[in-house]
Amino acid sequence: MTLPQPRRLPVQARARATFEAILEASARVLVERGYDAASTNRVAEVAGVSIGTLYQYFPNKEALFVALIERHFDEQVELLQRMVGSLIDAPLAEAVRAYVGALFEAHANDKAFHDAILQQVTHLGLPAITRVHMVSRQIVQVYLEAHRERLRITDTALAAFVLVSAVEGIVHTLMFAPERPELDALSDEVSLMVLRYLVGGDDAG
Amino acid sequence: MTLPQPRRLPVQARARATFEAILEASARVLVERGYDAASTNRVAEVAGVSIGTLYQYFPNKEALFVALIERHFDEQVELLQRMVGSLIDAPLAEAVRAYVGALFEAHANDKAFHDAILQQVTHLGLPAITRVHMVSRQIVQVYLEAHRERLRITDTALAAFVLVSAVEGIVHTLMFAPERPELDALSDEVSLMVLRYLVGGDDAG
DNA sequence: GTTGAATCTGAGTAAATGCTCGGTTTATAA
DNA sequence: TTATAAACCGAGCATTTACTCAGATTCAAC
Repeated sequence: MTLPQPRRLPVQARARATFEAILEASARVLVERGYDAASTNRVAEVAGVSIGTLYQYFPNKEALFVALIERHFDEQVELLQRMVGSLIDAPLAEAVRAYVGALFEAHANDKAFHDAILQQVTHLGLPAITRVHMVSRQIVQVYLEAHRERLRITDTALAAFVLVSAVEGIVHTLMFAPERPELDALSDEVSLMVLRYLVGGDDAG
Repeated sequence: MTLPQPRRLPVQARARATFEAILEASARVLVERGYDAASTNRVAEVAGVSIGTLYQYFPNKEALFVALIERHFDEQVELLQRMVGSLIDAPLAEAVRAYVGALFEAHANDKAFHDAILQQVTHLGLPAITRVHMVSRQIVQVYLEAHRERLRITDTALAAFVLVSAVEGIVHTLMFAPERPELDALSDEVSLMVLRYLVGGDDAG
């Protein structure tokens, strides 16, 4: 898949504001309508610009939402990297709790948006989600390698895959579950599972 | 949300075949096109019936796919119940391995279909996925309760939530990951994590 | 102030889609 | 055989949508 490029980049301040307004509006419309029902006319209307203006910056509908999603994931990856950087020397239990807690918070913050995006990533076949996953796995793996002698896992790459996808799966499920457990208790329990998997017994917590 | 009912039920054998053909075609078209691009005209064409015939059995597009998804999840729940029924007295390690293995297989069997459905469930806001999750959690919880004294978890409902969503998350991630670990190794590792969480040390495996 | 580039406008077009409805064909039963 | 119901057909309508383009407006530079 070739990623469609913005048709033209804004140079004046007015144009930059327009560009931002369009991206912001596309996020709002995506959340409230879903991808296919999110018409470009509606996005332009919400952004307060004409449909013609929208098509000056984005060659087609797909390019618009691709730009939105790519940007979102770039931010996510950056966040993750900053967090793990500050945790690399922290005790395992603390690091795990911080990681799990951060993921819970990130998704809770803008549940609808994360939701809508996650849904569309599959649909558009974007490499973005894959990128986030791979980066997450690499970051976690680096951490595991650094603490290897204290852990009872053998394959750090495999463990990283299991951990990242398990925790994200839990967070994801949480979004749709009508009878959700209490958040703090769940966060603790997930941390517990991770710690038991990594180091074992009650010395984990 | 009111679940739209089939407009009319087929009574003759010919009509039953038509009904089935339409549902089958809707699955195929959903997979190849996604929900919004899956036009009813296309479904009718693939099913080899006229568009008018389709609308004799389903009042609208949504009802068609709701019927498809509801049926799929009913089958899934049934499968799960049969499996756990035969595992309730099995040793923990064996039961866990069987459960994890079954989920891996079920999704691997028709990855594209599971995918497409999972995506649409959110979009349509169906109670079906919720039903599957809740039933899964209940089934797992019953199992955990039955083996409670051998486990080191306190809240079986919470543990069931964590386990079900974690394992499903891993399976789900597996679908999109381009660099996927070897399946058997992954399945073993997931089982390992579950066992360590539930019972602890190396006596787990 | 003037000029040319950057930016914005929005009515309109072509195509696609959900769904209807009047009418034909096929099955059942007396 | 014939009458009634069940099942099927598909041209076409109403609506929506992505996207264009010819022209209007705003900015920057001199």
